[in-house]
Amino acid sequence: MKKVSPPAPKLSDVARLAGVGTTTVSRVLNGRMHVSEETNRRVQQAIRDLSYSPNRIARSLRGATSGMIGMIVPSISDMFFSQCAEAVEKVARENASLLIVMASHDDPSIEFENLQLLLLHRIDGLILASAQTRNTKLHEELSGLTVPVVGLDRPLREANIPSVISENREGAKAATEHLLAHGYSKVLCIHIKPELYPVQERLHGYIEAMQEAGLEPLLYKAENAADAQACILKHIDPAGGVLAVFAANNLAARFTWEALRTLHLAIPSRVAMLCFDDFDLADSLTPPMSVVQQTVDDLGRNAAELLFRRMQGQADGISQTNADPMRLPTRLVIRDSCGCHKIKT
Amino acid sequence: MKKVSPPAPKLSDVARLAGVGTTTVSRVLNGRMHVSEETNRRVQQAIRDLSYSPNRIARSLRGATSGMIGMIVPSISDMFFSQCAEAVEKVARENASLLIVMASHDDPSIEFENLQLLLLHRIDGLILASAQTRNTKLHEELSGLTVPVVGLDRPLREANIPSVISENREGAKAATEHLLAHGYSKVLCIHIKPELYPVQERLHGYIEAMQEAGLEPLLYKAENAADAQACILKHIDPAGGVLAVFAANNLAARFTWEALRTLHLAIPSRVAMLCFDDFDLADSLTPPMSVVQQTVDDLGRNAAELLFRRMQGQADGISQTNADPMRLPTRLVIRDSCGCHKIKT
DNA sequence: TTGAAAGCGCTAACAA
DNA sequence: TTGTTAGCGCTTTCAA
Repeated sequence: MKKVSPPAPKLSDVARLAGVGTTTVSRVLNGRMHVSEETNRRVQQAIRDLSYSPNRIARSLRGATSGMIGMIVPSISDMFFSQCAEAVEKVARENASLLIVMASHDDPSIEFENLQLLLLHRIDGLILASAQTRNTKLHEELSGLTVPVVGLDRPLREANIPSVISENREGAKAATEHLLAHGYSKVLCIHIKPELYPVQERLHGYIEAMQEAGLEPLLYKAENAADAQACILKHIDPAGGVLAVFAANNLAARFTWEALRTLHLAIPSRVAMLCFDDFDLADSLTPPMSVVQQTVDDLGRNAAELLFRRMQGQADGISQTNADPMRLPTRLVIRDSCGCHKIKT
Repeated sequence: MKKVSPPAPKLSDVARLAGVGTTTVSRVLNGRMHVSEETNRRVQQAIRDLSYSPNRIARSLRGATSGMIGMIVPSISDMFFSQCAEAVEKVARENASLLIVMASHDDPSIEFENLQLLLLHRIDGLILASAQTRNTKLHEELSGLTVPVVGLDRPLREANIPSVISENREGAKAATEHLLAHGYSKVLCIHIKPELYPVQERLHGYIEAMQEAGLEPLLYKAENAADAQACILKHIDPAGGVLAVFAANNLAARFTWEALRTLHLAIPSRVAMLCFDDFDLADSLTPPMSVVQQTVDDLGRNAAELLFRRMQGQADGISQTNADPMRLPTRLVIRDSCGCHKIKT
């Protein structure tokens, strides 16, 4: 049997074939320094002849960079984060980097382990959607780090780390105001996981809008459809007036939706609904769901671009420590569930 | 300003502190060979004192393994693949490996580049959901590879590579038979991307069931909701009989759903529906959608476990080249859209 | 403009 | 049982 894979050609093989020193080959590869036209051509040719490509591992060891960035997210299969990851991977590719994704499952200790693992593998940068906004141990570790880190979806202020987030508060406020503008006097906010920073912000936005309208905020945490049902039943107007619900996240929206189906309450004639975060079938439901959209791709892309800029900057000695998060606007997408377009229905 | 990060301790630092040679430390780290109890303790202590952790890059360069596996999928943000990726990452973690995910966007040339990139980074193994079942260039490359590869969702027979796939054909056949058992005489199969292996298999399953029932298969490719509408209109029974639709993939299901909404055709009283692939709100629709479920997590987990087994096996010289794909059964989840539970509605 | 040579941090012969 | 030493493939002083 033939040996299936003859050992890959190494830089020194190229050098020998081209009749030059290894240094010269290295220079050609890294495209800098003064290399004579003639030498350059000979080396290029040798590279082609051997179909040589440099060993990233060896290059990494010598110092410089590893050509890999890390990304830690609560869940890989969560649509929001997988969409972010796709955008990040795209930017990484454009910058000749690979992306290593790890899931923390919202567990600070797993998150910490993941960080250590990524560090051992010498990642050049990290994008972090942190499990907890306040994870002291993690933040200490982060602030003493040489590799650039960028926060995603959740700020990392304490560690003085820049981040890219959505305007959760403003988006929620606008959504609530839209509901209020319909004239609904009772607007519930049904939510889940209020411990997460983005959700907190949305609740704040909702509360602000309510208070500015002189109304009492009505916050309900729903762990399941039954919870949602309970608070809807508590507030539904027996006289037939419209109850409005602002669902602060996807899952809460789902529970609310299920509750309304179970209770046979028509949307939007009995209950008007507006949700934070778009979802796949939102516009194929009956009625189509009005939502606050996040520009998910942009979040990922901007975080990645910021990261690579910082990786570059650091090499240049430009160490800008601007920890103010970059805030991306959300978009209010009006479909039918909030009570607009009633005529069409 | 203090230097933020004192250079990380290296193996030789540990050796010096423990008063032993580097080999000994290496042995302790790799937990083999005969190391005296006493020496072992001293080294462990030194490791702890310096909070030393070995540099993976250096270790990789020296030979052995890189502690990274790669995964190439058509799309990272596609629910199916992101769920697979999550399962794979879990298994990778359990095997002290990192996962590098790359998207091919169903482009054979990107896929090929991705493979090269991963190889340069010395991945220990690869999970591949190939863009094309027949990608000769890729298959040639794959067959001459030393790193183990496992196919996912799509077989890689030509390259003699094992894979883990769903029983697409059987699932589709069972779904069609279920529709047929309802007594529907006309069952359409609406699909998209018939060039993909899994879809092909589903179409075959549908055709088999139809032929065994002595019925003519009615295949329609729908690129959008309008296409779906057209073929439904063509086959809907003006007399009020029920038309059945088997949607062979998620997107086709969506188009069908939209078409039926637009045409105001009631489900399942006018059109009965059954879809391949479960989706998020399938059971919250009106009516809840009957589907063929794939065990997505299992696909990812089994592929990863098979990969690590092969990585192990290869080290042991056990080179089993069993290219028969591992086939995971699907599950028919009956909800209401197929016409079951009509009484409830 | 070019090359020789010294490592990056680790592992594995080979000695002791 | 332990230590010495020679690389893994590359980049990078330093000298020519």
